[in-house]
Amino acid sequence: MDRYNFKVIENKWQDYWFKNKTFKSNIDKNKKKFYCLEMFPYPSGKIHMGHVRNYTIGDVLARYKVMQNYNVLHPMGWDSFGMPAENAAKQNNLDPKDWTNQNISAMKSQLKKLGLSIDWDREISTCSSDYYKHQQLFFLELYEKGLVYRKENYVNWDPVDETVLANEQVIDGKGWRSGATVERKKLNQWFFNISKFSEELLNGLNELDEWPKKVKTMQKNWIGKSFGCEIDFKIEGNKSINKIKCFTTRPDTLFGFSFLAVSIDHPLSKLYEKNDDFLKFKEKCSKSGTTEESIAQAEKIGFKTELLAINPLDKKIKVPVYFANFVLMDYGFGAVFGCPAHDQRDLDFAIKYKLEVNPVVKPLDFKGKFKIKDKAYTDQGIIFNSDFLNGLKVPEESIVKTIEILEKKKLGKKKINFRLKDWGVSRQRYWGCPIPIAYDEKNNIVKVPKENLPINLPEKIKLNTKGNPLEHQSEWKNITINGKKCVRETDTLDTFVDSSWYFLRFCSPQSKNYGYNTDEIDYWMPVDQYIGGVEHAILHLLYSRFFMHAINYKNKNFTHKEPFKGLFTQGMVCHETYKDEKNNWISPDDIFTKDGKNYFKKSDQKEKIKVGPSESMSKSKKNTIDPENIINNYGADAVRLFILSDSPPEKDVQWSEQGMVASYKFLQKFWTLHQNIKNISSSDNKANEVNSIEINRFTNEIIKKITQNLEKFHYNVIIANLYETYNFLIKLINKSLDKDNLLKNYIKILKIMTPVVPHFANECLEDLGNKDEIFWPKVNEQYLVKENINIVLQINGKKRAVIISKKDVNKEILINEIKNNNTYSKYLESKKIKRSIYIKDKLINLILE
RNA sequence: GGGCGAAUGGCGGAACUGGUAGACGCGCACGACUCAAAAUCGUGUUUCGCAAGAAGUGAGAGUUCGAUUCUCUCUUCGCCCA
Repeated sequence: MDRYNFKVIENKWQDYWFKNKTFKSNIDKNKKKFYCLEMFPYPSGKIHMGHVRNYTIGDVLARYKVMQNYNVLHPMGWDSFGMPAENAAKQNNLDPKDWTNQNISAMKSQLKKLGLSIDWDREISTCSSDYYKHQQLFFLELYEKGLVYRKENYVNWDPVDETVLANEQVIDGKGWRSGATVERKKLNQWFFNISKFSEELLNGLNELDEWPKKVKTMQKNWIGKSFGCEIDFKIEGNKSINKIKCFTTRPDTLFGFSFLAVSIDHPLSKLYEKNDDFLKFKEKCSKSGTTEESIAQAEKIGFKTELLAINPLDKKIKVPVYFANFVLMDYGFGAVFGCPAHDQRDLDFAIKYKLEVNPVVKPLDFKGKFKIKDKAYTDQGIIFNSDFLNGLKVPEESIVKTIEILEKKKLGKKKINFRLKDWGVSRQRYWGCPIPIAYDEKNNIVKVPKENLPINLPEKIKLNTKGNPLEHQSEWKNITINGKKCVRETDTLDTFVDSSWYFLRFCSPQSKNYGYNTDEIDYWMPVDQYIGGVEHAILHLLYSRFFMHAINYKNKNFTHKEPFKGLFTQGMVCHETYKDEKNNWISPDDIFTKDGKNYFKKSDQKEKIKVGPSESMSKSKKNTIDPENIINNYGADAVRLFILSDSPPEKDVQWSEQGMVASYKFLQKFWTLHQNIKNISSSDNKANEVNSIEINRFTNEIIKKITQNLEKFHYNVIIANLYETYNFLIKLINKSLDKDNLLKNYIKILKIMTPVVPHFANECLEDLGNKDEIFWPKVNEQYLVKENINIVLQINGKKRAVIISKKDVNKEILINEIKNNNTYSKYLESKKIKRSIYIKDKLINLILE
């Protein structure tokens, strides 16, 4: 008997699908649509196991939906702008475009080898001007709608990569790629007005009931709506300033006010522009990053001014005004009032500068004198030491009541504040989408006329320049618009912009004049199921949601707001880590073991290897496994089977060579089984009725189970179900059988295998003469009925025996049966039955006296 | 510090709305085939116990006839925010 030759068979089916355009999708209004989308990859050159997992999960779903007669859109493309191409090009003296396109074709062939059900006719690449020209048009439209603006702003500056970093690209005060300490720098930047939609983006989350709760919570925190109050503080000490506006979420602690702190970027700082001490202080502050995290971790320092702030509730109280490094200009008004007793940050500051600490909230049941030492009191309690606020309960009434009082006295105003900041999209980089803006000789903003789009990136240019290479492209840079001499904007767009609308482009990738075609997006959008890594839970998903809102804004023809109806976030692929005696990371390919305990280096057999914990695969730790090798050795179906089998898809999975081998063997065994089933000689129906009933029941049970598990994304359980199926069939094969009935069921089983192992199952189906379109089998409930069932016998809640009984048996009859049967009656210990609980066809619990 | 989530054999993990805990896979043990090994096939595998039996889902309590599942407290770990 032939072994299963995956190389030949997988090739055969991949060619077949490709040539026949099996997965090509067109609008068909008679069918229900299903838009299945996985996050598109960055073309780094090779796919990694994370891609394998992501795209296998998506492919199983897409194939399942096709079989359920949905009209499925399952596209793929490339997130192909970004820094790695530029860096690689610099290092190897290549053109980023060539580097990127080579990577794309390499990765595409790898993806094809996985046997994915992708409509390749819809392939897009964000670095192609066919794509980004539409993005430039979107930019201009958003600019016209007032959703894009330019402002001078402090940015995280990476001095090594010479680029601006987003907050999340700053980790522990260092650039995420270069590792250089991040500096603060003031630059003119383009911003998307995402904060305009704060409220809508927050409320929109409530409707996304097919999103993981976790992701919604993360976005909610990121948007960070807070309820509070703005208060004007009168200022003494300098005639040119008479008040400072603060935002606070705790107006109820106003009587504990002992200093006022403003950001170093606050307009007030203009008064100190010539003060050397202040400038030194400012310099010191600029050495830490601008992220909230780095500010929270940095030592709290302040610069004391000669100004005094007056407590609006008690004009006798006058406190010093400080510049402080922990106050951010873009949160609230860049000024806060300090109440050290009830805010740890304020307390740290007060202790350092020996300021007063006046508690105004104490625990409800506290008696005696309430004192604060080195820990601020932030729990609930009751207001005291606060004149007319005394006795208010914190927080349920104190905040609202205080705001009411402040509003009545015209001292403050209720205010909602959001943490979400506008999205800075300018990047000082070559390899990105050019911004369709220029500046005239007076530095006024000039839009590039729409008919002049696209603005193509200049090709084959010198990249090893200081700063942005585009600045050195004078021919490209200097243009004339409406007869006026202008200079192009040389910044390019953040690559998150590219990925904020690609799901629209997939609906109409050929649309020439505009980024999408309304009829087509109206049919396909929203994405029914979006699948990707949880690391994009906040930014990419929030930006995509924003982009939809932004297109929708003042646009009657665009009715969509939320891009992703369903979201699934898969876990990472992990592998053990290895280090040699010198603590260098060692690749799993370079180690071997004889006893499974002691590991040695292959290249130097005496070198002992330390086995470290399993961590997500990364090049830096050298614990990656190359999917291409694995596919070549075991075949795509076996890889798909394994990557789904060991853990639930939302959790991390541990890569295991042994598990991989087991999946491979499973297909080999199943192939043998398939041959055996094919070769069974027909036999008489009647003699095998019992076996037939069993087969019918099992088949329908397993269809039911697998269907349910598919719907719930319990893909690991589906694999277990397939093993169960094999175990069932292999035991059955030696019994006397009705072949026709067996085949009828076996074909259904092969059909439900196709989403997971498409090449294998299609081959087996074809081998049995099944060439028609394959539909998902329906469960025939009548076969699920069992005549004899197991009823658990519990005595006092403890399991004692399993009774085999007829279905639908009556409680009294069952109890009688127990009493009259020695095997069961012994548990009764001739005691009286006080109470009995009967769950029909499942369990009987007898409580004895 | 706050929020969310998790904890089940040697390991990865199953268990529908509370109803036979440990499906399925790995590993391990024994057996068959073999001169032998690999491969393959078969049997077993929560712990203690020869057995009958008992204990058992991070720890402790509670609700219930019955809790891996629900409630409370605690421990540890993970993620996000600070």
